[in-house]
Amino acid sequence: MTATDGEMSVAQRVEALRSQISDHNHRYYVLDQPTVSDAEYDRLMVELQSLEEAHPDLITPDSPTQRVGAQPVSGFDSVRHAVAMLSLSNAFETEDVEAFNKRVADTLRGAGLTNNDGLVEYEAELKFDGLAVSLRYEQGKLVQAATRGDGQTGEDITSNIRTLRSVPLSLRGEYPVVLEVRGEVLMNRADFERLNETQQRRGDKIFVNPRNAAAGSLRQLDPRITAQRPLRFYAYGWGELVLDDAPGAQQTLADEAPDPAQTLRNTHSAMLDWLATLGLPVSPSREVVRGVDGLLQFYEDRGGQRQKLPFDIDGVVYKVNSLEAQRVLGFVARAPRFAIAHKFPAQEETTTLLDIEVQVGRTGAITPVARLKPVFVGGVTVTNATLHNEDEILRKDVRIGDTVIVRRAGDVIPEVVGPVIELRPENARPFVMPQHCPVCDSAIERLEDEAIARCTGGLFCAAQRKQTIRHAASRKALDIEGLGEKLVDQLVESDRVKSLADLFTLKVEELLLYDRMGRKSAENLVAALERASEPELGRLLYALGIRHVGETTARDLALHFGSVDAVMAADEEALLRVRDVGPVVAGSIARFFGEPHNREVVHALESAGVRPRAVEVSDGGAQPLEGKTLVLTGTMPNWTRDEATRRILAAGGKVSGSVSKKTAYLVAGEDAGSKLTKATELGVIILDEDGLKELLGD
DNA sequence: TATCCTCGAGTTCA
DNA sequence: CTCGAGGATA
Repeated sequence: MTATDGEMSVAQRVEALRSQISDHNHRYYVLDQPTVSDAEYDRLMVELQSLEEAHPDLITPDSPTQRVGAQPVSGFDSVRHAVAMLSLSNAFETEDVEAFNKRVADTLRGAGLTNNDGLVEYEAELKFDGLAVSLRYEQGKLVQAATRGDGQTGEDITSNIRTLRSVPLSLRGEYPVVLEVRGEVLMNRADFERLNETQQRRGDKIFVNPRNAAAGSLRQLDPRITAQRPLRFYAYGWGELVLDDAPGAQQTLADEAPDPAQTLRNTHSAMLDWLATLGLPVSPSREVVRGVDGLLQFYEDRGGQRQKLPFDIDGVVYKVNSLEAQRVLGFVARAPRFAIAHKFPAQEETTTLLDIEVQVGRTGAITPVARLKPVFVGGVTVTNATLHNEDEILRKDVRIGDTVIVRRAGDVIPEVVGPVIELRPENARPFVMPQHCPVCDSAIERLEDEAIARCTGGLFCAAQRKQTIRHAASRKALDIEGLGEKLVDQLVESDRVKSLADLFTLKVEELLLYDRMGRKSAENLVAALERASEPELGRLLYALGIRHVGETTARDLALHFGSVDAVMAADEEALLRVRDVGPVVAGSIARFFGEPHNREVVHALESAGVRPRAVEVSDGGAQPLEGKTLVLTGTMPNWTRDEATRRILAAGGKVSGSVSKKTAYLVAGEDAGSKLTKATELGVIILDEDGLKELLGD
């Protein structure tokens, strides 16, 4: 074929497109500064594809269109690493790091490699929670990619790795003859969430965490599937490296460019910088630090930012920065002596699911709870975790006997993330929702369209009676100090307390008969009950434990009706006139007071001397927050959350639990979490405690 | 009817 | 804190 003008321009256009696309990938994944929209990027790809279709002879293996070229395979070949992929020793405690630093410092001093100040210089970086891989570039082209495997031999995953847009198919600039890049493949948490949503919609496998999702995606036999997975790659090291005779090196050695042979071989950090110049995405958030204090400072720093990073890390890694020093330090067994991984306390651990028991809540809700083999995760030992409901167990497919992943994420509450299917024993047993209440043996029923199964025993069920009393005594209800869980259990079990009203007839002498009750505690409790006999009306209504009537609705009812009797006398129609009360809530209230024994309890409370305080219908004071909704988050320096809530309500404002565009202000204290992020996104005004005080006219 | 906003309920460990 | 679900609103 002769090279006519037309052919030339097509070839040139194809070349130009490839270089543009590769530039955009580089800007997006390496520089983190995309300059074009996804749509524009797609347009370039489409144009390149159509040109290549029309001119198949112009297709080269490193064309971005060829990222997904390979057919599904039946298995992976093994690959022997030219240079072994090492593992790192681990440090869990500060002492481990100090010992590491001392060993390094002593060895280097012996070799006469000490710095002026005697401190060892380290390159500190993040330890990704992903999968280690090795990429082999020959003459600047990606020729092979392999998993770590046992460190000597891994699996050939070249066609899967080629689909990762963050992995350049050709190196940029002055590339070496041979370069084995070592790094980690991982998935960002947000991408992982999105992937799982898609998987769920399609009825495909749900992944338990980003790491498993990344692993599963890399081990796909069909690269077309891998191509759809949002995987990323970050380089942190290298294996075999042959610099000589690099053809690119002679071409463009610009005057201002540092001599690669110089910078290149001095330090680990310079090596990583150099890898970045070759177009490889290099581990972000690196730092060069000195001495053990520098290491620990880095650890603290990154540990604090852990939640804010887009991906999971399980620690940080320290490497002696000088490559010469690294050579002097050498290796022990399969780990280098010049590097160590400093692990964070695990946020995720695996343990055995010993059993699934059910709990009965105040409303009869049957909640399955996982009994776990105790496991230390996120700084505490976890033995129980809620499984929420039957559907949740099915969705996660956890079975009794499974090895499960347990997480203690941003908040405090442990969560069973999911089972490790590969470790499922033969005799693993699925959870079966019991037909009868374990406490009172009443039937358990689950209404259609509802996620929760409930015990139908009502107050016949001792568990529900206990929970009802506990609820009434809680801080947001009657706030009865000294009436703890154990005592409530005893009072209910002995039948001394059958309803809320019975509490108020308790006497010091009889309380002494219960376990762990001294005279002092008994007197304190009776005094607390005395104080509780003059509750705000809203608190009393809340304490009754009417279904669908929480703190807010109870307060609304109190304001609307002014007395318990008025609420009790109201029919559904009257109840519907209360704000935020619809048919379900109105029906629930009417049904509650329709029950003779509930009316009896109200009367018995009256006889026992419980008199709600008169409701003050707004004190006429300043109402600076009239009609405004505020959200509280984090810990404030002086006020508790309850305190702040009280003052906001007094100023005519409302306090809500979640941020939306209707939120007027977010009051953020120390350690504010996701609400702050959301408020920032929505452009909600953010205040601190002082700002709130100002707003209240304090 | 669909969507957004709130509220209610349940939960763990030290 | 999160989920489910009730209520209001467009």
